[in-house]
This record gives sequence, structure tokens and C-alpha cells, in this order.
Amino acid sequence: MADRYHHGNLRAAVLRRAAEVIESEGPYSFSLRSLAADLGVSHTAPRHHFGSREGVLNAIAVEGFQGLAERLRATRAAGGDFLETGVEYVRFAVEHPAHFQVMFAPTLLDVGEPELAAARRAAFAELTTGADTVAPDGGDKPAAVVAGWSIVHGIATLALTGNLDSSGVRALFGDADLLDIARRSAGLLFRHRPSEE
Amino acid sequence: MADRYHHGNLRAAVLRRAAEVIESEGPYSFSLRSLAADLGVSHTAPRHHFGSREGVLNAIAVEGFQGLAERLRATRAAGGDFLETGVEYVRFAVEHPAHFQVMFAPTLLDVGEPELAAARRAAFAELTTGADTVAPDGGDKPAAVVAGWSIVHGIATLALTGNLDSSGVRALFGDADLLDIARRSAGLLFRHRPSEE
DNA sequence: GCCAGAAACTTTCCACTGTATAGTTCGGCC
DNA sequence: GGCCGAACTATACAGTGGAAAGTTTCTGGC
Repeated sequence: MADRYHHGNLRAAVLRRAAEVIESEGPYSFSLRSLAADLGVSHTAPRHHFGSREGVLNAIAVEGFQGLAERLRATRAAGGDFLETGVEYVRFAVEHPAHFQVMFAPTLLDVGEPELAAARRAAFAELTTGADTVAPDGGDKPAAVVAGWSIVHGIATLALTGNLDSSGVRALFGDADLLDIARRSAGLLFRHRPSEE
Repeated sequence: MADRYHHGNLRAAVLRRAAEVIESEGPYSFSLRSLAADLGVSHTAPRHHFGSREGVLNAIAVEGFQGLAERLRATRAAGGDFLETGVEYVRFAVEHPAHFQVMFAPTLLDVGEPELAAARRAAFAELTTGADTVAPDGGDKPAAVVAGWSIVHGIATLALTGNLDSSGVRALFGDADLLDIARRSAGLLFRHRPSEE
């Protein structure tokens, strides 16, 4: 099947390779032509499956939102509280850096595409569930949603862009794992309720 | 001076126009050639001042880090606490979206360039000052630094990428200003110390 | 006033990119 | 066995960043 005219599973192969390239070089230098060359197909072959370069990125974003939603759902199903759900958000970003970058870069995407819009909506719905933990009775619940999302999104973004390392902040934690850092940091928001002290 | 052979202030004009283009179309579709055409110069003219496309982005990042550091410094000098400093971080992102995006996209930059490294170091130093507010005596100070930075960075990033709007989260706040949203959200981290209640 | 030399900018060329269109090969179904 | 649609190739085109060499303007010293 290796060198047949029909690649066999070009669509999946493109998505996999694209994620590798974006992970190491960022979404800017990601090139359809060099990617096609890596896979041994003509440079217009991916276009048949995705329509355009933007189509490839859209497909990656869809994969990403679906994967993220599934993870968050599984974490809650396993009894994880809002903090663990947030840590899972960071874990997803670290394990799928290319997907994460593309998901939150709307200038790279066709955000109007129905499949993408649906996947994103579903992931956001998972995300905002359980925000009440942060804002107990009488608290500012909208602010709690933004605070919870922002803190894990911020940690993920700063980590992926290398800014936690290059700023020296990472070093304050010794050799602690990023997920531990996330748990300790987000824990300041999620877990120091007076009623627990 | 308008149509002279020497543009007069091409360097500044390029930086200004580049910020406009990046603000509306993102840093990925930003093109040196169309930018030069907008300014009425040949497409290689910017290269004389910046060396390369990456050089333009580096210069924008330097401007950004310098501006951010100055803002944070001014806020603290005016008596602003750590929360207000964080709100100022968000304000900078909103007012200079192009700069903010480029500053935190290391794959677009030459992060080894000395001027950029210095500007970034200075900004990060301003940023981490005062994190003790979040973690009082005996608290987890490294985690406090990460938490404070992440929550404001997360809000800024989610807002700039339009995800606060498209997720529907923004609507929970009615017509509240983004800076108010930031203040309320980050306030959950910064201001609900038991000793204050 | 003038004249180097440096700075600012243009011209031309190249390799590479994404996209459009037309053509070719293959798999599967009737 | 033939045919149709899906998968892929070939070719062409406009746009991109970059390299190199040439042209115009500014500046400083006399």
C-alpha cells in the first residue's frame, strides 16, 4: 500500500504530519507543499481532501475541540472537581500543542464553518460546567467562569510559547512538573475558600 | 516630504502600518510586500531598516515590551496594587493587540536578539513584582506569580482571539467593559483573602 | 561651493508558496 | 466487462520573502 497511486489514508496522514510540523515550527511556517513532499504525494493532493490550507487548519481545530471536550467530560465522569478539570485543560495543551495553538487562533481558521462551530460550542459547554465551585453562594459566577478558564488558558499559553521558561518563572518551581505548577497555581483560585480553612 | 526619494521616516511608518495590518488580519497574513505598497515604497525598502520580515516583528515586540513595562511601572508608581497592575496588563493587550500577539509568539521572532531579550527581561521583572499580595505569609509564592500572570494573560488572550465573545461567556456580563470583567475575575484571585473578610 | 562617503531606496532576479484547472489512475458497483 | 466517481497528478499563475547590484539623496568636512 506504501507506493500505490492511492495513498490509502492521505487525510489522516496529512493531519498527523501537519500537527508535527506546527508543533515544531509554528503555524506560520507550516507549508502545504513541503508537507505533501514529506508524504510523497503531489502538492495538490491534500487540497482534494481539505479544499485549502485553511481547510487543513480547520480540520485540526475540529479534532482539537472534540478531543478537548472528550477529555473534560471524562475527567468529570471520573469524579474530578473543577480544579482537576482545569489541570486536564493544561494537560491537553501540553500533549497537543499544535492543536491547541490552532484552536485559539481564529485568524488562521474559517470560524464560520458549521463543523468547527459545533465542535467549539460543545467544548465550551464542557468547559463552563462546574464554575460554581469557584463562586459559591452569592459569588460572582460570570467572573468565576472567566477566572477559571483564563487561569488555565493562561498557564497553557504561557507554557507553550516558552514564556514560563524564558521569564525565569518556571525556575522558581525547581523541577516540578508543569501540571503540578498548574495545580498549585490554579489552586489559589479554586481552593482557598474561607469555609475550607 | 511626501513623495521624496527618501521617505523621511520609513522605519516608524512601517511599524505603524504593520501594527494596523496585524491587528486586523493577524500576524500570519502580514506581508512585507503589500505593506510596502501601502506606503508607496519598493518591497525591499523595509528590509534596509529591519533586515527581514522577522526583523519587523522583532521591532514590534521590542516596542511592545518597552511599552508594557512602562505602563506597569507607571501603575505601581501611581499607587496601584497588584490587581490594578494586572488590569493594566489587560488594558495594554486591548489597546495594542498587534504588539501583544507578536510579543508572545516566539515562533515569529528571533528570540535570541539582544535588544528583544533585554526588553522582555525588563517587562517580566515589572510583572512579577508584588506577587506577594496573592500569596501572603506562608503562601505559595511561585504559584502566586504564575496564577497572577496567567489569569490576566488568559483574559487578554481569550479576549483578543474573540473566544470570550464566541463562547458566549462575554454575554454573561451584559454590557460590562472588558476591563471591569478583568477586574472582577482577577479579583477572585487577588482579593478574597480570609483576613479581608 | 563642493565633493567624497554613507545612508536610503529601487531594480531585477530567484526559490518558494497557495490556488485554480485540466487531465490521469484507481476502486468498486452494476 | 464497463463505467462512474473518488483520489491523485501535471501544469500554470500570481503572490511572497530574500539576495545582490545599482541609483538617488543626505551629510559632513573642507
